[in-house]
Amino acid sequence: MKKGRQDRVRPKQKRSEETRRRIIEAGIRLFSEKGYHSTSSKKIAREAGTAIGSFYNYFDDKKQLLFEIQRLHSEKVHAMIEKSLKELFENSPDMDGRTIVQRMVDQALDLHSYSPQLHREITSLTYSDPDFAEMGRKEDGRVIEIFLKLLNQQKDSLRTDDLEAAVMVVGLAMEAVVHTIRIFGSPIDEKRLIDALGDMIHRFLYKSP
Amino acid sequence: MKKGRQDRVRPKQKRSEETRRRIIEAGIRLFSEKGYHSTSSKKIAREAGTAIGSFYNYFDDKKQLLFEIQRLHSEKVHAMIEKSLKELFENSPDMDGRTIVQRMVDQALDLHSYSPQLHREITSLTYSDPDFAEMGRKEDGRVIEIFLKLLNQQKDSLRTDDLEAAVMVVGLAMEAVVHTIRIFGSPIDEKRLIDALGDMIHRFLYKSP
Amino acid sequence: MKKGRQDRVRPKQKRSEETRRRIIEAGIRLFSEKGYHSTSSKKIAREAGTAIGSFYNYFDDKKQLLFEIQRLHSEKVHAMIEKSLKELFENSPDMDGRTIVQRMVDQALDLHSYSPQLHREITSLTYSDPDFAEMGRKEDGRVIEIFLKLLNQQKDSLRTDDLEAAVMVVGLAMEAVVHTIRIFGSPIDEKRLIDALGDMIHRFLYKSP
Amino acid sequence: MKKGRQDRVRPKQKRSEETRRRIIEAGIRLFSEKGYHSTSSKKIAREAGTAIGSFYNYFDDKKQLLFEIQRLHSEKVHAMIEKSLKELFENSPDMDGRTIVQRMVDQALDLHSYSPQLHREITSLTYSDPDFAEMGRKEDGRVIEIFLKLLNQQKDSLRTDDLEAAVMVVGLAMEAVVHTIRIFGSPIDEKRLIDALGDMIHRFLYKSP
DNA sequence: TATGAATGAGCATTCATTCAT
DNA sequence: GATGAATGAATGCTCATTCAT
Repeated sequence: MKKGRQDRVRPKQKRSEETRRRIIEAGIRLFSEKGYHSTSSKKIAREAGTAIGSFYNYFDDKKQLLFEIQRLHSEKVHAMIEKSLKELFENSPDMDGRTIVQRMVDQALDLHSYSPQLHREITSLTYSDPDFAEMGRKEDGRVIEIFLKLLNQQKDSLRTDDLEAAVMVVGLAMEAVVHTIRIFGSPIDEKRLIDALGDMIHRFLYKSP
Repeated sequence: MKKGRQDRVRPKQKRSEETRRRIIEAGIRLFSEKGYHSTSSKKIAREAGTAIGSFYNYFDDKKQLLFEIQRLHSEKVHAMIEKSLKELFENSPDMDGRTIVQRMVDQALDLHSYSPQLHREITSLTYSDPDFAEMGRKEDGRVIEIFLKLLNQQKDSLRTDDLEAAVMVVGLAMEAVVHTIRIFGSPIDEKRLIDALGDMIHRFLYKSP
Repeated sequence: MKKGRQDRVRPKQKRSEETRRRIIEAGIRLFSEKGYHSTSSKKIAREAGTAIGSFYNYFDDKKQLLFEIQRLHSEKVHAMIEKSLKELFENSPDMDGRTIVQRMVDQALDLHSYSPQLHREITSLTYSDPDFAEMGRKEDGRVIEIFLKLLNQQKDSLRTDDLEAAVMVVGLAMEAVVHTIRIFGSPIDEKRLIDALGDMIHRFLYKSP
Repeated sequence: MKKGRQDRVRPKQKRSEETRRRIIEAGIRLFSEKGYHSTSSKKIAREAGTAIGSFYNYFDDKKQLLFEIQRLHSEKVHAMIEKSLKELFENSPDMDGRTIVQRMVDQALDLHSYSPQLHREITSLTYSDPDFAEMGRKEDGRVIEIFLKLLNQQKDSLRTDDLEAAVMVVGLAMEAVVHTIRIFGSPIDEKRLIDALGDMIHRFLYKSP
């Protein structure tokens, strides 16, 4: 990815901020609908109602725009996860493990019901572009950290010794199943997949009663 | 995807078969190294040592070539999986569950050590292109069928009621972890991830002793 | 147009003649349906059920094929015109002028009801390709000659002094109206156009009663 | 024909209008000289002194350019016809029919002396391309309308009952003869053809003295 | 004679990016 | 800051034609 160009506009005027925002929104729309590779910067500018020149005033290129979109999106998601999980663990000291796991799975499904198309596109790039791959790994790392911190509060009811590895594996499994449901469509009834996933995670992490 | 074009050459001469093979091999090389979107049909032809016209004698377009590559690859993989799993289950009636699971995980890792770059690229397209998504789902379906058939022979030692859903979830989990290890690189020691994965699957599927 | 290649096959064997015929028929079909420019020699060969190599065994190129098609077609048409007109003039010494003209117009319409699509395509080339233009002029010349010869037998009832020019103008007018009817489709009832054309020609050529 | 693309530039800057004009002029030159099918968009751009990208900034494709050229041309022609015919009919109440007809024929010949090559090319496309055929029919319809309106003013001296059909037939005849003279070259002295055409039309439309 | 694989120039079109206004 | 015309390398693809088998 291009680096080092620092002369992109950091808007300090209202009109400017507005233009930047419109470009980002246009990008989200088009990347979701048409996909990254089928969307040109010109089309984004037109969809945003600006001149193509303005696009390059604010972003180095198409990729950097998607990076920015992903950054914003990921921050939102991150905040949501943190908040939800905190509530989950704090407010429910007496909740049984299976229910906690179910809540987690439900939350993951919720998160992916917001713009699954964009998520799909970014996931694709995660596989094909090293820059996005790196970003994805960082993102995963942050989420795992949250999980770890929270699960540590429940240490007594968990039976895994290598909690870090366990959390990673659980996270990956959840993501894979959620993708199948939200992006590709499950070939069998969703409910069955969700139950199986919940059971698997629960039996793995929690001591049997 | 374009369909129905019947004017592609089905080789009737020796030289022809050779050219087709060379194009496929060039495709594998370039798709792996540079990625699908950065590889043009012209570059493939050059790498194959043929004229661009020859490329279009054999394939409708770039996409169809990757489809063919994936088909060939997937058939090979499929045969390997079937053979390995059969051996695993048949020859080891007294093997304990944890070991069986470990073998399965090892096999999945083995399968992905062959041209992980190509696999990465195809996975990317699975997320961005409906045609590849469909192909991926079919592929998954076939693998799951094999698993199901074999696991059914061990029904007594398994504790899951909805075996189909269980197998799907386990398959997705395995794929996700293997991708992380083989494609993105695990941020922690691979061994730990592999163990955690094995434990999770084992505890999920098998009755506790 | 390429000239001078004399090594094209002049079939002397049955199989050969058959192949040549099949190519010509395939050419007629495709030129009519898809048009000259959208038809490639490869497609013609395939439609004919032969190898592309055979196409070039019999014809220098696509254009020469259409030339041959046009030559055959034009000979057939020519014979038909000659026969019809002869019958018309010989068998009807007492037929009134208006009726004779009407018969001529009807014949012209008849001739164009056979493969108007091919005729359309060739007319197009007559306008865009000098070789076809020349061919068209020669063709016109031959038809006019026939007309002239026959009309000369009726000299007494005609009032035109410059019969040659008159015949040319009448021929062009007929062709133009017939094209409109057969190729483009008349915007008003055909019958009205046909009547007007007949009236015009009759009043022009024949003495008023 | 492709429709609905709205992303072509509608010039808002001076330089833009100039470029568009240069492309149109280059198109006229090349289509006339080399013909539509032998002219590529690249050659047009080069002839216009612009980059190929600019061609596509202003026109969807080659065809749309020729459409635009034809539109401009046809508008000019149309205005000329209307003006000339009006003058002809208004200023000459006492002019005899044969002279009026002669003037009309002369005007038709005049109109075709401007860029007969381009006219030839467009006529060719009228026969091979449905979009151009439609355009041609519309154009013909407009001209016939003018004729009809004006001839109606002379109704008393005309003897045709179905004036609409008569005008169409006359128009087609004129066009055919003019094409022969201007595009293909008359095999006999032009003067003879012109006289014959004039006579034919006159005798058809006007009452005999 | 028949075959059909190979060829590569050429075409239409797109796109990221620049820069003068 | 905003604009949008200009640029031309690059891409996907076609096609007439050749020639070894």
